[in-house]
Amino acid sequence: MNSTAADPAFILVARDGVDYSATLIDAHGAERDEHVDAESWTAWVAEHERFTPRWVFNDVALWYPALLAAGVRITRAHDLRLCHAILRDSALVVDGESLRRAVAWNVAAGVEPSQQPAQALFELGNDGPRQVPGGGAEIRAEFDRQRAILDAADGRLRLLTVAESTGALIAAEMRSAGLPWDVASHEQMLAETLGERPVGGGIPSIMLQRADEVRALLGDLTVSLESQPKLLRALHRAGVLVESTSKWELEDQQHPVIQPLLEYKKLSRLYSANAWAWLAEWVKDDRFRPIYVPGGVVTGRWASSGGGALQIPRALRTAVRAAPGWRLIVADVAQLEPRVLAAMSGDVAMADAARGQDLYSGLVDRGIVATRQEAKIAVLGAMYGSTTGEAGRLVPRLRRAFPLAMAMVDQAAQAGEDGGVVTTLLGRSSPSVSAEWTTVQRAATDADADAGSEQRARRSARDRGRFTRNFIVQGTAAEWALAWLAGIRQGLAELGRTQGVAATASGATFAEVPHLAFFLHDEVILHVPEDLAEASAQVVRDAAARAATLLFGAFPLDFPLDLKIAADAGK
DNA sequence: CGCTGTAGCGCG
DNA sequence: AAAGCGCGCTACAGCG
Repeated sequence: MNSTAADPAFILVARDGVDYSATLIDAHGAERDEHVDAESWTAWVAEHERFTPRWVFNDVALWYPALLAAGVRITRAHDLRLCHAILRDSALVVDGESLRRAVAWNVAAGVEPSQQPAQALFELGNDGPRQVPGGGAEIRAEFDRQRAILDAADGRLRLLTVAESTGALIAAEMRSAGLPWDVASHEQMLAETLGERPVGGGIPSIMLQRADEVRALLGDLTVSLESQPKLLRALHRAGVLVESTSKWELEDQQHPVIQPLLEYKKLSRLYSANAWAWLAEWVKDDRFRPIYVPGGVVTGRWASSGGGALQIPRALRTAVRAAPGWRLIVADVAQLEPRVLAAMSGDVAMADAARGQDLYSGLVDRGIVATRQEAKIAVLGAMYGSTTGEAGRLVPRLRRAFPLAMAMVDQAAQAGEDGGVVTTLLGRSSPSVSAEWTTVQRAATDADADAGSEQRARRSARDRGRFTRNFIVQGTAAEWALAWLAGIRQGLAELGRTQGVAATASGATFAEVPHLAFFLHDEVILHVPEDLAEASAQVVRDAAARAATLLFGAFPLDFPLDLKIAADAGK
């Protein structure tokens, strides 16, 4: 213990050849540098984690997996790459010029070095480097730029940068722990649905039979069902006059081939997306480990890269199964986005309709629409900018019932159509217009503009309006979800501590303690020891309440959860 | 042969 | 119902 310097509040880390360097900064700004040998690195981090500093990484995704693999968990971080992207564009930043000049930080998501193809470093497109700066001086300079901006900025941005960085930690932790997956049950379902898989691979039996049946009904025993042009021609020859092979068009047709064909398409999809090949690649040691990409969507939502974490068919959720003696907590927020819209716009009427119940039923109860289905169409239409069909007919009723909420999304749409930028509650701003977009708009205002260019301009303006309309809602919902996630993480850590099973620097790995195992926009799955299940469920509920308070203060609206404690994640 | 673009469908 | 937001993945087509 160093008795002359205060505990470090920030620790900036960088590679120094094969070794590491660290700058420790205390709360008064006093600082010192340390050199750390490669072999003592993880122990050094573990030793310094007891101060719970905010670890400053150029990119959490590049640093944290190796620490987790060594059993080292950290509590707080600042991800320079992710925060750069937010602060550079945020309308809440008074002067972001210093960040915009630091173009080297304008990079896409990092990839674990172990996963990175060797050439990736050299495949530099025109849009800049693919690798975030890693030198100590560069990291220090970027940290100083960001800290200066955050010190001068609205507190909401500090909240957002902390939430975003915590999300980066959670993404790595979830990949490290994995989602418990019952391979036997998955394979049994595949065998029942697709048929037995031929030894050595190949198309399974039921799928083959169904394909033969379809080809017979089409009167073409050799046509490839996987090729859209060939299938379309075969359908035409059989008298099914569709314009595409999509299921929503086929569903309308009356022909004996339709039912088997739709069934075949379903099987084919399951086979290629989530069958044996997927299992072999993504499920190891009974854990599904997708790659999450925090901040991967412009709105701030997470994306994924590999594993298709965001597209696991609901039918497959039964294969998510707790380990013996463990339970899953499966929770999702009911109608997160409309609730977020009600709260961020301060629309008390909309909050009244939603509070304590199903929001859609609340609309029916108030006579705004006739059925729950209509309510859903109207609300989604309002947030997505629908203008035609049933949604177009229903949205005006919402405009009368909830003028504040509708004014907020309508103004966001208008700003987008005008080429402006919109901003979420915590300060994530939409991208500014592209050069092409501006060119299209300019072309329409030329004196000699033809009808075609005016139409193109109007359409691209409306497209952008729908994007910015949705951006503020989807983006603020993503912020709520980050706050929820971070609250769950913190609650679980406290729970672990009081139960004496904390994953600390002592080396317990993540999967040995109650942990977050899955996250998808508005739902989470936790994997917890059975005796902590009830307490963990309460952590999830409490975190939802705290997220609401953190973002919306005392605004009178709750975010009810559908939550179950179960052995599997199926319905 | 590898690359890019698109259709289609899975998720919220 | 495929019009109205945001994604990723697979397979095929079409290109050089």
